[in-house]
Amino acid sequence: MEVNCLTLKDLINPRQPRLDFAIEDGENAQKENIFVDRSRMAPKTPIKNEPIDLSKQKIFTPERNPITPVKLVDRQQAEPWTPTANLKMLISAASPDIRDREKKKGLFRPIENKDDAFTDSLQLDVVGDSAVDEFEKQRPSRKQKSLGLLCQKFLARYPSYPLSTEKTTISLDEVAVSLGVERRRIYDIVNVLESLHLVSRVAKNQYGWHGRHSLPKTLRNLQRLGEEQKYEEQMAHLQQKELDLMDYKCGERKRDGCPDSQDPHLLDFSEADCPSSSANSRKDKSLRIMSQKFVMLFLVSKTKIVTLDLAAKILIEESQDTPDHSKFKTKVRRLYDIANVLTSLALIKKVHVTEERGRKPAFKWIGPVDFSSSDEELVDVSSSVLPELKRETYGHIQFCAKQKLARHSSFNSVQASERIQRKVNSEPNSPYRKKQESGGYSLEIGSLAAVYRRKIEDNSQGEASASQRAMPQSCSLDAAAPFPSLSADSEYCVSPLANQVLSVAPTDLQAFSAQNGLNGQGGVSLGSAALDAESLKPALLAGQPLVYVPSASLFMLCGSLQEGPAPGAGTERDSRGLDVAAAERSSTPSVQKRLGDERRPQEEEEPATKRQSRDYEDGPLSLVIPKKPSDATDIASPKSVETRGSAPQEDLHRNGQLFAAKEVSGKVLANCFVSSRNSEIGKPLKENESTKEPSLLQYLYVQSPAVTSSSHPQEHLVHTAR
DNA sequence: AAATCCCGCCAGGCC
DNA sequence: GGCCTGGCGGGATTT
Repeated sequence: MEVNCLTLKDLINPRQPRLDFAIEDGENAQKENIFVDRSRMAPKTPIKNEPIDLSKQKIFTPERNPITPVKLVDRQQAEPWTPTANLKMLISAASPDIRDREKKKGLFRPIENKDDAFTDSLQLDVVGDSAVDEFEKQRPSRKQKSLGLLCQKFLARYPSYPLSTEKTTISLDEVAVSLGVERRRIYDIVNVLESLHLVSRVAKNQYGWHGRHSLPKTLRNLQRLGEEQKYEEQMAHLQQKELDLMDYKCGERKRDGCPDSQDPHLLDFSEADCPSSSANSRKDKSLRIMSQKFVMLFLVSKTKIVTLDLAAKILIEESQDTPDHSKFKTKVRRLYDIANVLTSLALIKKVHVTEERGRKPAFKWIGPVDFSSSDEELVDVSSSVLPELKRETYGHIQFCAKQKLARHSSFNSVQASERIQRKVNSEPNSPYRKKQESGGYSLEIGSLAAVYRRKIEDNSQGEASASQRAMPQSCSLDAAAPFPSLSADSEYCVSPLANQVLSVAPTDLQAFSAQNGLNGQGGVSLGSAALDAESLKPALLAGQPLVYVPSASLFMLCGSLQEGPAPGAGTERDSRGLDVAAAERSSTPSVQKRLGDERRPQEEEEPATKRQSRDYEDGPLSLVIPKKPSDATDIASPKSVETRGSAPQEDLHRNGQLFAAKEVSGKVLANCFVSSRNSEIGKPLKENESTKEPSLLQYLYVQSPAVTSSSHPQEHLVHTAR
């Protein structure tokens, strides 16, 4: 966590300048070359900072090699060191610790960590002080070299919403050099970005930067594909299996004859079902496709929470890989890579799901949810979105999925969900909060401010058009509005990130809360609200850079409603515990929608890398046991209003919310409606609706009274079955 | 100990 | 044959 703060700062400050350059250049961030040069130079020249790097390089990393993709070179270069460097080397040789420190430092710089205040300070020290100091300070730990952080840095170089006129070309080599990493790492990032169409390959070693303009469309398409492929059902099915396993394990008896391990599940699917899959080539396993599939899982999930193992299982099955454990592990590793990038994009955040079995790592979608409403939707998914995916695997996948499902006719998603009880926790829970509250924030805030500035700038430049769309009133969020604007958004979108932000700046939070409260008051009729929302949505999505709404969970829960204005927002977030009912299908998503997910804000807010740790979002989450299906049924009526159209999730949410309200309190209801509306807004429109959702459970996050009180804000998840 | 995931080997493809 | 890509998984770090 601490680390996070640092990283964020770093990213924000230092970079901006650079970023600007890059952006301006249009073609590339090449301007960075400056940096690049530096890095290159560094080895050669004993620039203050450099010395350290050198030491590092030598020993550890090739990455640094600014020079060219060739790794080896760097090391060799190391030679040009300064006496200090040599000294360090010697020292490091003697002490592993020292060695590590140096390494870290080196890595750091190359990467540009200089951005960070942290880094800067270090550098300064270095310059002025002896090498020794340097060691201590810097420690480029693994985190600092993480893909998430690297991705943030990468993203920081380019405008989220580049002007249509400007075409930015990304040179992999240059980026690698400027960021001080191997090209291989850049591939990891670019592949994921490419899967979302943020970039596209234009030539060898060259990628074109598109930014987030088409993200909503891409997501919409992915969602559609996911629905078509019945990922939701597959997830439910797998969950069911797990539950069965657990039960049986607990009972010590095996009823199905399924093996104990998860693998069995995998086996079931993978093997028989999709024979054709064999054909899948390397591409099927590509990060790009995995990324798209992973995103689809979130988009079709009602709860918007996907556990890594579940995702891995589904992906393995599709690819027909053998279910063996090693495959599973490899898949999970890849998913971590993807998740890191997606986290940097602020599309997902790490959480933990606690089940009976224990805690499982999972990710929660915090990106836009309503993109469905946008106009462009119509674009055909297949073509625009993942042609490859579609062509190569889509048909196959669908087929497989159907078969699988068919086999398990017995499978009842609802049941499964019911059975499953999970808690979603942010890792850092208590500790994390502390941090936030403490001084750490200030920094973050500063970074955020910077980010916003940037955003604003960006927006003004390129995005204006997009932002314009944003709704006037309700949508104040749009790009135009920097921080403050956020509050407006709250209604529509809630993002975990928002929480973070809030935490950072109490004042802002208050504002939010106030607004929220308003919203809650509004409690407007769903219908009207919904309408508005719809209109708004597009705008929001499109433009806004940062609309972080207070944590989704909070709003969703309606906690603010209860007690008053969002007052608690700040506190709530911290304390709030979310409970996620078993099935993933919870409603949360609705709330979460975030207007604009801009990478920038995110970046700063959270260093992609470890936001996970931060929990603000999650905070301590308590698990609420899902209610019985019967309860769920109640919901049905409310739902009728909307009908489940393409966005079953939303419906569910509503339902869930309604339900919760009933159970919990009248107030809650009102709020819930509001939130639900927001989330839903876009969806009804969609064409795609998958009617399938039937199975899904719905969970509502409800703030418990206790929570509101402040101490432990807990949100209870109520789940209902449709 | 489990969760993460960095790092870079090495193979497929293309030029 | 060399370079670009990127799958893959050992093993180091963190949690």
